[in-house]
Amino acid sequence: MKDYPDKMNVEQARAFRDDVLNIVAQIPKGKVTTYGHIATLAGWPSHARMVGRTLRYTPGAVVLPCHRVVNAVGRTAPGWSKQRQLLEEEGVKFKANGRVDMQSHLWLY
DNA sequence: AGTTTGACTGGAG
DNA sequence: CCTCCAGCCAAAC
Repeated sequence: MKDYPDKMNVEQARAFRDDVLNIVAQIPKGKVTTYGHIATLAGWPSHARMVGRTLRYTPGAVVLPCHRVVNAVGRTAPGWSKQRQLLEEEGVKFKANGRVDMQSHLWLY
């Protein structure tokens, strides 16, 4: 009896995607959260990469505050320089090394 | 059907 | 603080 699922079927994949988008929509302005945290909230702790893929390839994710999602160390998404600008516009501070100041902006549901 | 690819993560050096 | 690496897993090749 496994206590946590290890393989997704089609319905679970759809539910996972919907959960991810729903969670991202709830991130408060001026806050950020991580891919891993979203994956955990969705019930699939080891699927941080899939959260990233979902936000990257799902049309419609662009209307969500997906710029408020950064990796575990506060790094912004590669190839998306505008993300930092969008965050700074809503008051998120970056450290000298280019990472988000997680200590003051990390949001955990 | 086997291999490569990441909007990831945590640990090592 | 940085880079490198193994583990990760669905999707794309």
